[in-house]
Amino acid sequence: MGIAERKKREKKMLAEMRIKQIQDAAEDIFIRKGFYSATVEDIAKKAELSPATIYLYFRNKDELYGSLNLITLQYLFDEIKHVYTNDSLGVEEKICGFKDALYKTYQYRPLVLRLILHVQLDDVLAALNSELLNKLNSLSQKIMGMIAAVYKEGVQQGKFIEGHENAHADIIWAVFTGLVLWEEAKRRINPQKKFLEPTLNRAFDIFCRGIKKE
Amino acid sequence: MGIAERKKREKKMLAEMRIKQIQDAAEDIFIRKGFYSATVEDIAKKAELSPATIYLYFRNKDELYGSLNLITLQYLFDEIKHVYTNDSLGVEEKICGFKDALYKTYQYRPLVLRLILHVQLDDVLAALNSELLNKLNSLSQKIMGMIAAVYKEGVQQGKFIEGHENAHADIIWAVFTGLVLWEEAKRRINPQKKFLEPTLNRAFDIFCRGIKKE
Amino acid sequence: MGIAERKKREKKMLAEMRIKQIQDAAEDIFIRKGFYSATVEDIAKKAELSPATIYLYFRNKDELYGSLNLITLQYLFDEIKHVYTNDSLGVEEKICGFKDALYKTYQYRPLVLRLILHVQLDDVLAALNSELLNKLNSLSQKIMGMIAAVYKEGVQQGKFIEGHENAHADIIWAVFTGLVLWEEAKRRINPQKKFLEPTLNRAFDIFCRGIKKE
Amino acid sequence: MGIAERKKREKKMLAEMRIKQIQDAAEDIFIRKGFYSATVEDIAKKAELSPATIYLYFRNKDELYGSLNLITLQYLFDEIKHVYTNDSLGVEEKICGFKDALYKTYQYRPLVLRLILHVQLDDVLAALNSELLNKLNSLSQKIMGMIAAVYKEGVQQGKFIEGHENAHADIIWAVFTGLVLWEEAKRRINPQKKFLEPTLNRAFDIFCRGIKKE
DNA sequence: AATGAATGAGAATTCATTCAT
DNA sequence: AATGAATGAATTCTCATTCAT
Repeated sequence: MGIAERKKREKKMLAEMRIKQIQDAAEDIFIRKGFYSATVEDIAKKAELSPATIYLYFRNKDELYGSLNLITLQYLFDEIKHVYTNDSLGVEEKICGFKDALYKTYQYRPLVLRLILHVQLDDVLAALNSELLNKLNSLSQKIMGMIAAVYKEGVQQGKFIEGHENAHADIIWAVFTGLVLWEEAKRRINPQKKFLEPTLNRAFDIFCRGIKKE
Repeated sequence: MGIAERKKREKKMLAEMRIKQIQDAAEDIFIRKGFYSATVEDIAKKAELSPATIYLYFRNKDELYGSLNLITLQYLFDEIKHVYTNDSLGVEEKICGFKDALYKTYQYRPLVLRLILHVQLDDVLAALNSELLNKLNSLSQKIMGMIAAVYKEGVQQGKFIEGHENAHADIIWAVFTGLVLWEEAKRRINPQKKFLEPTLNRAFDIFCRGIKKE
Repeated sequence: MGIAERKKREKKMLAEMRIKQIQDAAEDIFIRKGFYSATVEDIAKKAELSPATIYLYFRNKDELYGSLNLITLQYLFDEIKHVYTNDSLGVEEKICGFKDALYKTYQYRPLVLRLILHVQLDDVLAALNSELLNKLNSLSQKIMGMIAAVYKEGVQQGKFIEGHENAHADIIWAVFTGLVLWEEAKRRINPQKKFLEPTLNRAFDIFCRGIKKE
Repeated sequence: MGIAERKKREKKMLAEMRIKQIQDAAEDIFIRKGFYSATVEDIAKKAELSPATIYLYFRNKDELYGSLNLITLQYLFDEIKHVYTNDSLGVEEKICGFKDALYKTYQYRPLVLRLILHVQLDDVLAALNSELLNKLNSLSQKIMGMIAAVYKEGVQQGKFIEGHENAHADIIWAVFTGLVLWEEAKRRINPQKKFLEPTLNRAFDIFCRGIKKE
């Protein structure tokens, strides 16, 4: 409870704020321009800092980019886990809950979710700090694992049609990312329309109907 | 049918060959390296030409990239249309046929289909020659239109559950692209496994079950 | 003797000229500013080219720098060898001839010789293309080997005092480089005076007197 | 002898300690990395201070570098003077003593002696605080002056061969620096071998034989 | 006195694109 | 038609240096 300690805490918070400030700017720029077209200077300008300052907080552009993915994946992980561990939900409700978790994540950081898709497309993160890369992979696997586990449970309860649980986790993930991608692409052409939510609900309705046994 | 005419025809054919030669090289390089990391020199080397030559046939890098998408979309359009106009198929079979058309396109140019996804993600093509852009958009809309039309027909026949036909066309497209994307991403980490086809079939099975009325 | 062949030869010569043009500029700039302070832009400006052009002929700054050393060492090697293989010279005359070879090299590329000293001081070349590095080391060893061989011969003929021949080669090299270094340093302060030649002659006189047996 | 005065004295001592602390760190870093590759942050880290602190004691990086040379030159000056003023030594013994003084300096600050050579090669110190530069030049001249004076004395005593005394001082200096340079360079390639001392002794033996009259 | 944080000023390098031949 | 050569315009990243606290 000393003054020094308080000051130390304040300083730490300040640094965290700066990191967040940079990440927020980066998120915006990366999404609007894509990884390669976004320049560090763009990001710096948006963050109202000098480019050099960014390098105080992130080793390089790749790592800044990677850190954004981590944030979102972590958020998604938390949401998915929240559904997964809720014992009051049946398997069907959990599938539905996963959809909501995905959508909520998308709403919370609508732009960043696309980053994950970017990662899937590009080799951007190949050169990443391996610690960060490991975290990303590990989170990703855990998320898919939870989805798969619920599907398996549904099969065991005789509620879902048989089939390899991992494949179904893949399908859930694919439906979601595919739709986000597609709706965003359409929105770029016709910005007014926002059909993601109803279409997503419809897609999961169909999916749930489709996997129901009998 | 004069000599001049023959020469003209020959010249045209030669030019077309050269264009194809460049596009083939570009396809390979773009896919392996991504749009930004691929250099015109890379492509030229692969095509066994000089970079300058590429500029004789394509206004710039963007346009070369755009032209590749056109090829694939055109191929897909033809395949989809073939299913669409086959009067011997029922609506369910047509949905299934669309899936096959998508998959066939993907197999024919496995790499290039990803380009379409790229287009959805990046603003790369914003600066495109608008004629090309129009063609791309037009093809895309026609493809989606045919898929939607079949869904609508299914609803009218009382076979599919009600709902906006466009949304269902979107879902079909999203399921397909989402899975391709995801399976490719997984393959990059674990190259041996190829789960796309069975997972895709499973996904469309579920989709068909899910949209079936009753 | 075809036209194509002639053109090819001419093209090759042109490229060689360009390389020389860049090296000449680089030599001047590197010497005046040192490796780190010299910028590629400086060199380009001096060569009346754009910086990018330099990278057409040299992989990077290090390699350009390394190539300069190679040139000089090669020149020195040729001169030393010329003396070494001249059977009409006695060992004392050869020692004297080595001095002249060193001095001639210094006069031929007065600036570049200092580069060798630079290499001795800095770790600049650590990252060099290993092929180039090997060539540099190999040449250097051959030069020292010839000097040592002559000393050994002198000892065997009973003309020079006993001692390890390599040490004496080192001393010869050290006297020469030490004096070049020192005289150049003095010249920078007092540009008019050029005492290198007489001082060098005196130093080798003393050296020759000093190693003479009896 | 008031309290204020004592405090002032203490403060001064503290500052001197800090300066030494910085110089020690700088010496190590400069030598290991060279002037340009060494960063102020490197030095600060080694000194367990912040970069900003260094600027409290040294105007800039150049000046810190210059101050290191001054230390060594001063040390060398003292050693040389010690030999020079020792009336019990004959001229030959003094020459030998100079060599020892040089070697001792080199051993005392093995790394720093190379700094002097750096100065000779680079224009680094051109921008130096002229007071510091004057001190460096002045010391350097005094050192050379003492060496030259001994040679002159030897000539007057009929012990050394005739010749301009300054040239001989130059030669002595050159032999020494040349050998240090060369042996260090060799050591970088083959770290085990330490041939400096015997080779240096041999070189001065030869030199002394060579200047002996008759 | 000490420093954490910030930055301006470069530096090397890359690459799409042009153009004379 | 084809290209070798050249370059302008970026872009990432570094680092000496400053300054408020």
